[in-house]
Parts: sequence; structure tokens; C-alpha cells
Amino acid sequence: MSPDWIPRFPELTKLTPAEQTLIAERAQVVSLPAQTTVFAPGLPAENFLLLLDGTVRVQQVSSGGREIVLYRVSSGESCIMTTACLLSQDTYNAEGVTETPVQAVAVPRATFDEMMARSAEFRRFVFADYSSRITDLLHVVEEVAFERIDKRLAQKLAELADGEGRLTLTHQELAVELGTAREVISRHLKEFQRRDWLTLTRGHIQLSDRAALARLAAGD
Amino acid sequence: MSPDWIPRFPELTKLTPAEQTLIAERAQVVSLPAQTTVFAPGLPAENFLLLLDGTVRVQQVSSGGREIVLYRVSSGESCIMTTACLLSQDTYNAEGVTETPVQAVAVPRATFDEMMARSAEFRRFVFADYSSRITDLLHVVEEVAFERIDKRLAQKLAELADGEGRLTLTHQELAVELGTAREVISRHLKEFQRRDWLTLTRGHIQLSDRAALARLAAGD
DNA sequence: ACCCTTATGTGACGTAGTCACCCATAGGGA
DNA sequence: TCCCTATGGGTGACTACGTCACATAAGGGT
Repeated sequence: MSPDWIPRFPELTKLTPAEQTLIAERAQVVSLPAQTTVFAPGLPAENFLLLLDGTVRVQQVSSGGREIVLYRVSSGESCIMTTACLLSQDTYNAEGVTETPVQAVAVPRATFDEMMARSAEFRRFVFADYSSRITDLLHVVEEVAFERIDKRLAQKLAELADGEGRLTLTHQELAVELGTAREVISRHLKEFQRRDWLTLTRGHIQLSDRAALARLAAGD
Repeated sequence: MSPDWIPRFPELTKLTPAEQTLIAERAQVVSLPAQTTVFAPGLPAENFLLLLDGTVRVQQVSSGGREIVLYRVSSGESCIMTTACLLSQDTYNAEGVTETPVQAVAVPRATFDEMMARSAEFRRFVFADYSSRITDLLHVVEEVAFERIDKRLAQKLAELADGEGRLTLTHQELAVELGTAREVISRHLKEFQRRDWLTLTRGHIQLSDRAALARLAAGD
């Protein structure tokens, strides 16, 4: 009765067979296309989500229209922000958007509550997720408040590049990653290009000296 | 058997008498002087803390020595950061310091786990706390990333002033509140004084036009 | 080849953060 | 009382970042 997706969450394999059956019966596997809003201020959050495939980007939008990426939820992780939304009376302005097509397990609120009551393992799983999100947010605060843009940009480029050092995104998208303005990104990228650390073409960036970028990212 | 402190946490009054007895028997009321470090990177966090009196300031320190206040825990609230510290493998660099003498209930880890298993009310209490801390952190990110210092300073002054519009703190302390540099605060305060919104004396600030400050804080 | 949308470049300017100082004030000890 | 000293606060010069108002370019579609 335990479905094929349970092994995708190592923590959940420690549940008893009865618990695995419970969650398996009540939860639904859902598919979402890319660019779907998973949660947002105002939207009711009815389910606890466990990601099987794809990634969800969680970001904050300011009144002035600027945005910043807070963290990403990827496969094997859960998205507690959704449940947190429900509990907090303050409306908060973070939203979650699928970046790729996503497959996820949606656990209804009542089942979530029941699992929390029954299983110490499940509680550990949920708390671990809360903790790592708080860690992510602390990291964002630290970066935004104290670090230089060039350093943060070098980090992001390294983080988002594929195996060949290639990135497919616009300067505007990089600006949102770091919570800054597009012009600022364009200027720093141009300076990086001048130093032969990368090559810029419309919509793409090709890294050519990852070591130099890593040095800057590390604080030099 | 239910101790006098339970009513201080409205959510906990909904626990069954047996649950109240359990937590009352295992938890200890502790007193801490002002300026005590409640948790910090490296320190083991053994207890879940419920504040009876006083406030705990939670702040982040950067490698460069700059600091920023993240939020405060005040009486009637719990401090989940302590427990969160345990669960997250990444060490994170937030610390909690008592700002005043503090009385708190310390719930041992095992009792915390047992309460989480037994009581849906207790779980709600804990999750509500997680949620409001996440909300606090989102608020900090938004402020730091997108808001002007003069606006944030006006807000802080209103927030920290006593009934007579008086504050007893240094420019450096205000700088830490906002995660900026002392000089920046000094310059803005001087400008506020020039506009007759407040009066500065060494170690003190006396607000004289709270309406004007409120207008700036609101975005004007 | 043309057009149109979207991406990127750029100068000018205002705000914020850093550095290196200096000066002022309060409070204690001689 | 006077002076000393620690701490708090003031300032100019400079760099980094954010904003605004544009100009320019690169592709995709028809």
C-alpha cells in the first residue's frame, strides 16, 4: 500500500507501514506546469506540499515593485511556507512559483495534523524543514544587509551555472535573485566581461574563468 | 497542580489538566539577568523557552562585525530559534540576548517532544510561533532590501519611544537596530533635529513631532 | 527585409556605507 | 575644583549602490 513516492523522502521511510498507508491514501500526487503560483498573499493554502520533481522559487515582492528571491524548494523537500501562511494572521507578501514543471504530493491539512500527532518521525521531518527555511532566510538577511553586490553576483553566477558554465537568463532575472536593480547587474557583468571572466550575449552568460569568480565570491 | 504561569500563555490554558500537569512538573522557571546570551552559534540549545517577563533580542552578527536586530521575543511568547538551532545542521549566526532581567519557563527537549505528540493545542502554539518568526524575518528582508533608511529610522524611533516620546540609547544602538552604520544614523538624526522633529542629547533622544515622524514612516 | 518586442547600455544624479579623523560630554579620581 | 579619560557624536572625502530617463541593439515573426 505504500506508494512509489515514499522512498523519495528518506525521512518518511522511517514511518510505520500503517502511517505510510495513511498518508498514501489521503495524499494526492499533483502535476503543475512551470510558472504556476503555488501560494501567494490572499490565496488559501490548503495543502502541505512535498516536491517529487522540479523546483519552486519563493520570492518576496515589495510595494515599490522590486523583488527578491528568498530560496528554492527542490525535489525531496517540503514547502512549509504554505502551511505557515495559514497560521500567521499577518498577511505576508511572499509568493511561491514553479520554475519548472512540478510533480508534488499534496497532503491535506487534516492529514497533516493527524500525521503530526501520530509520528515523531513526521514531526522531525517538518521541523527540519522549518529550520532550514529559517536558515535560508537568515542567510538572505546577512547577504542583503552586509555583502557587496559584486561578491553576491559572483556567487549567484557560480550557483546557477550549468556544467559547462553556461547560464540562460536575463540581467533582470539576476537582479531579482539579488534583490537589486537591473542596471547594477548590467554594470557589474560588463566589468566581469572586461576582466575576461565571462562572455555576455543576449539572454545568456558563458563563464570563462570560474576560478576568478570563485575567488571574488569567497571574499578574496 | 497547574502552576500560576500557565495563564500567561492563553493557548496553553486550552491544554487538558493532565497535560498542564505534565508540563508543569517537568518545566523549570528560570531567572536570567539582563545581557545574558540565551543562545548563540556553538552553544547547545537544550530547552524550549517560554517568556514570562522581560524581552530577548535576537540579532545577527556579520563576519565584518556589523550587526542587525532581527526581532524581539517578549512575555507570552516562545523562542523557537533555540529549538530550530538544534535541528538545522548548518550553523547559523543568530544570537539571542536578554535585554532586561528575564523570567522564563524552560521546557526540556524530551518534554517538548512529548507535548508535541500529545496535544494538538500545543502544536498549534508552537507552529504559530514559527510562523510569526518567519513573518518577522520576511519583514526584515523587505525593510533591508527595499526601504529607505530615513523611513526605517522614523519607524524605529516611534516604535522604541516611551510614552513621553523619550528614548535612551546611542546612535550606535540605533544603527544595529537597522543594520547600518552609526554615521548614517547620526546624519539622519541631525536632519530630523534640524526639522524640529526631535532633540538630541548625549545618549538620549526626545521626540517633539511624532506626527511628522509617523508621516515619514508611513511613506508619505 | 521590416517591424516590434524585449534585452541591454549609459550618463547624471541622489542616497547609503566607509574611512579617517576630530571634537564634546559626562563622570571619576586627584 | 580641575583634569583625564572613555565614550558618544560630528564631518569631509570618497566609493558603492539605486534611480531615472533615455538610447541602442538583437532576435523572432510575418
